[in-house]
This record gives sequence, C-alpha cells and structure tokens, in this order.
Amino acid sequence: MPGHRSITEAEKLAEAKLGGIPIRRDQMAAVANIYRAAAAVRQHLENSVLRGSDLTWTTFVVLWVVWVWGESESRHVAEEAGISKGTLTGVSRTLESRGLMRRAVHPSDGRRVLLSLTDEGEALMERLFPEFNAEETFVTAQLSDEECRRIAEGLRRVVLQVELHGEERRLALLDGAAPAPRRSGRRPRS
Amino acid sequence: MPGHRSITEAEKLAEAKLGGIPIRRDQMAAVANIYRAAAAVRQHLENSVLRGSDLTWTTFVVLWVVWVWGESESRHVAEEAGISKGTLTGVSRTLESRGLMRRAVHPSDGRRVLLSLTDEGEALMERLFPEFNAEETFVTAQLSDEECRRIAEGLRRVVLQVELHGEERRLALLDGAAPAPRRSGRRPRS
DNA sequence: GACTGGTCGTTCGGAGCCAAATTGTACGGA
DNA sequence: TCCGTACAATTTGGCTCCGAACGACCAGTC
Repeated sequence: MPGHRSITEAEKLAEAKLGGIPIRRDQMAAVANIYRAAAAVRQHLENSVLRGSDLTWTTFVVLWVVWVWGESESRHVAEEAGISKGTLTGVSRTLESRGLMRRAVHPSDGRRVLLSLTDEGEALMERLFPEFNAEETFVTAQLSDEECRRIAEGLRRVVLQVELHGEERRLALLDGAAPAPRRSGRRPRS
Repeated sequence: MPGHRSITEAEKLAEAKLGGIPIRRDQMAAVANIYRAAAAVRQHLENSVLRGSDLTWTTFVVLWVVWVWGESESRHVAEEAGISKGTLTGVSRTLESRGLMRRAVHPSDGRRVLLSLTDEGEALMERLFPEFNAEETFVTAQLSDEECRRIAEGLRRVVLQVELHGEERRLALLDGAAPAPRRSGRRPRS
C-alpha cells in the first residue's frame, strides 16, 4: 500500500533537491492525495462488491450512468462516465453480450446509438447499488457528512477548473510549438 | 467532459430508483468527485508537461519516487507509486532503456533489485518537477492554500481507512465464501 | 547437503484506455 | 441527383495496468 512514508516528508526532500526553487506544497499534497485516494477507493470497490458480479470500475460506472439517466445516446454516456467513445464501444458491447444492456439505433438518426438497461441490468443495479454505496460509506468512514460535502465541493472546483480553462492553458504552455504527438495510439497513415 | 449533468441531480434520481432505500449522498458525492478529479488532473498533466518529455503519469510518478527517496528497492517503489510490482517491472525497464534509470541487483540479496536515477534522469526531474508543480497549482487554482490542506488531509484519511481496514472489511463481506477469481490474469499452467 | 517455507522480481493473460483513422449517416446547397 | 461538409459510432494500434502463476533466491532445520 502506498503512503507509508509521509508525503510531507517527501515534500521537504523534493524542495531540498531543488535547492531553493520554491514549491507550492499544499497544492502538491492535494494533487498527490487525490490520486492516491482515487486509486485506493477504486481498488477497494473492485475487490469487494464489484468482483462478485464480475464488473470492473468502468463497466459499473457505465451501467450506473445509464441506470440513473435512463436511455441515453452513447456519446453522452461516454462523457458522463469519463471515458472515450472508443472505450465505450467495447464496454457497452461486453455488457450487451452479458444481457445487461441494450443497444438500439436512434429512430430518426441512423448514426446515433441509444443505450438502455435490460430488465436483468436493472435488477442487478437495484441489488448492487446499495452495496456499492455501503462501501463508499466505508471508505469515507473517517469523515463526517460535512467533511464529505466540503471535499466533494472542493474537488468539483478542481474538475471545473480543468474543464473550463485546461485547454487554453495547455495551448498557452505550448506557445505555438507543435503539440508533441502521443507515443501510443494509431499512427498517421502516410 | 464529464459532469455536465449535476451529481446532486443524479443522487436524487438514484434514490428515486430505489424507492425508499436510503442512500448516503454525501459519501457518494465525495467518492464520485474523487474519481472525477483524479482523472481530470491526470489528463491535464499528461497533456501538458508530461507529453513533451514523452512520459505518462505512471512513469513520472515512478521517476519522482526514486528521485525523492533516492536509490530504493523496487517493491518499495511500487508501493509508494501505488502500482503493482508487475507494472513496475515494465515501467522501470522502459525508463532504463531510455537512460533515465538504473537497475542493479542488491549486493547481498540476489532477489532484490535497486532502482536509482542516472544523471540524465536527475537532470530531467530537476527541469520537470517545477513545471509539474506549476500545473498542480493551476488545477487547484480555485482553492485556497487552506482548502488544499483540508482536502489533502481528508483524502489522507480515506487512504488510511482503506489501508488499515480494507482487507478485513473485504473478508467480512465475503463471509467465508470463495474469493471470486478475477476474470482476467494469468491462468494456471496445468 | 537436501528439504521447507517465505519473499523477491518477472512473466503473462486479459481488460482498459486514448486518439487517429475510418466508416456510415445526415443534410444543405449546386 | 450529386457533392461536400458535418457529425455519429466504430476500428485500430500502441501502451498501461492488475494480479495470479512462476522461478530464483534466501534462511532455517534436520
């Protein structure tokens, strides 16, 4: 498990490494812990309630989105679930093959695909969600309701900051330079 | 981008779906936002400072851990970086092949491997870390220092809760039943 | 020395993931 | 009707990740 050596200690070492160049420690600690917590929570949930139903975090989130919002177009589902359209294609087909999800073409626009839960999927979520929520409660057991709300609100602001200004910021950083292609992924044809 | 439909609205829908079964909303919102924020932050950092040096989040974290803590045994690095031993094997070899990291067998125990940065790796981190920290500051720009500290502290409690009591909890949930094997992963030889 | 049990890192199978390229549908003008 | 553009999902390629199985190694015991 991560974090046995304290983060605050790490901050000091990092600062020493840089010999005087100042570091925003609070921001560093916040980001580091966001990621740690996300990984810990995901791992715990996959290894407790989800494993039993043979779901991963991603498949569960996709099911959850469709369950909550009802029949939806797939690009919206991808957006809500925080995954790319390409990933959703695979995930939704897996779920379809397991009889939990339906995929139908939009009645008036042949390009779009509508996702909805089957009765079986519906039943699964009704059973699973309370269990899931119980584990959410477990992992946050050291926080009061008020603290949970505070944290949720703070993190919402982080997400919003990136959504609203991230693109612009990245462009500014590049400063006109070439956007440096991703190492993985499909290569240009030529 | 995720989250255009509000989470609070989703909570109400989920509760309605369950027809009276109570949900811990604050805990649900906290967990959902932890994950959203982690994904958003990771994406922003990979697409800004890391992309230029052809690093992913994981490779950067591994470099960072070794940079901060100095030469370390690989199982400790995996633990600190929050990745599995298996993943670290691949990552550290990639970094070695790029001349950023050294891998040496432990002088007195032939099983262990010691990881350290090369001069080139050291130089890269000295250049990169301030840039990284600047983006950490960017994503948390809507939060005060005090709020960053509060959030970091709250999330630390979440991580600790899972680390300290997660295993026990998962065993209790299974209640003696078989641990339900993972779908993916290496199969027995037989 | 040969067992034995425990602890390393490594291997490997399957799922996930992104983003570019591609395919297919829609729709407004020539 | 035939284009061209726009926008939808899908395919594809490369990489990441976990975790079970595995093999190398260590220490203790007989």
